Formats: sequence, structure tokens, C-alpha cells
Amino acid sequence: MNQILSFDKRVCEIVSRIPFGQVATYGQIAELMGSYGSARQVGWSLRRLPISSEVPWHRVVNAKGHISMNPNREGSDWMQREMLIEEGIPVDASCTVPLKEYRWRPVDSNWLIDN
DNA sequence: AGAATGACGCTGA
DNA sequence: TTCAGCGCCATTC
Repeated sequence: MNQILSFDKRVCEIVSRIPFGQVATYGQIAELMGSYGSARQVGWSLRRLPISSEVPWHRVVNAKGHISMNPNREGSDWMQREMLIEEGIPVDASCTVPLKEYRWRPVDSNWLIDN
């Protein structure tokens, strides 16, 4: 039934459940949506997502806890760093987040499955 | 329909 | 432990 929803739609659903002050990885999200291995597509979906979106896309980083810096984003990656700091996450000068402490744990969160 | 792209991840050296 | 290479898989051309 989740399959009826488009890929990016599911990405939005998962990302929207990331608690404030915590972060998740692309692979983690892909796994949660039942598509382990499609971590790249998660980033692909977030890419077409508008900055003004309600989805906290800034809480998504790669497995190394590092913000993906890409030219086509034209600085939105640096904005992501600022937004994370706003939430109290100590982002390193090289845009690295201490996943060890701030990584989102779905099992600990209230997994309000509505789909 | 087939090939290329890419906000990633894992394995091997 | 760190670095480079290959693989995944949905979307786009």
C-alpha cells in the first residue's frame, strides 16, 4: 500500500518524522521506507524539494554524518548547516554532525504509522 | 525502451 | 584507520 505513494512522497513522510534536534541518514530513511539501497534516491527526492517545504530536509545527512556539498545546490548545503545549528546540533566547521549522539532512533520514537 | 545521472553506502586495499 | 572503487535504484533524457 505504501507503493501507491510516489517515492518522494514517502521520503517526505519519513523525513517529517525526524524529531527536532536530531538527524537521520539517507540510507536510514531508505531502509525505513522499505527500499534499502536506494539512499541516493532519497537525496534525489530531497533535491527537487523546495526550501520552503514543511519537510525538515536539513536533518538528513549522509552515513558519515557529513552534509553533502554539491555545486548544483548553490549553497543550500551551507544553509542546511545553519539550520542544524539553530536546532542545537553542534555542526563541525567541516559540516560534520556527531551522528553518534544526534542520530535519530525510530525505535525510540513514537512511530505513528498511518500509512 | 535504453542509457545516463546522482543531496549515498558498503567493501576491499 | 583512511582512501578509492563498485554497486543500488528511482528518476530523467
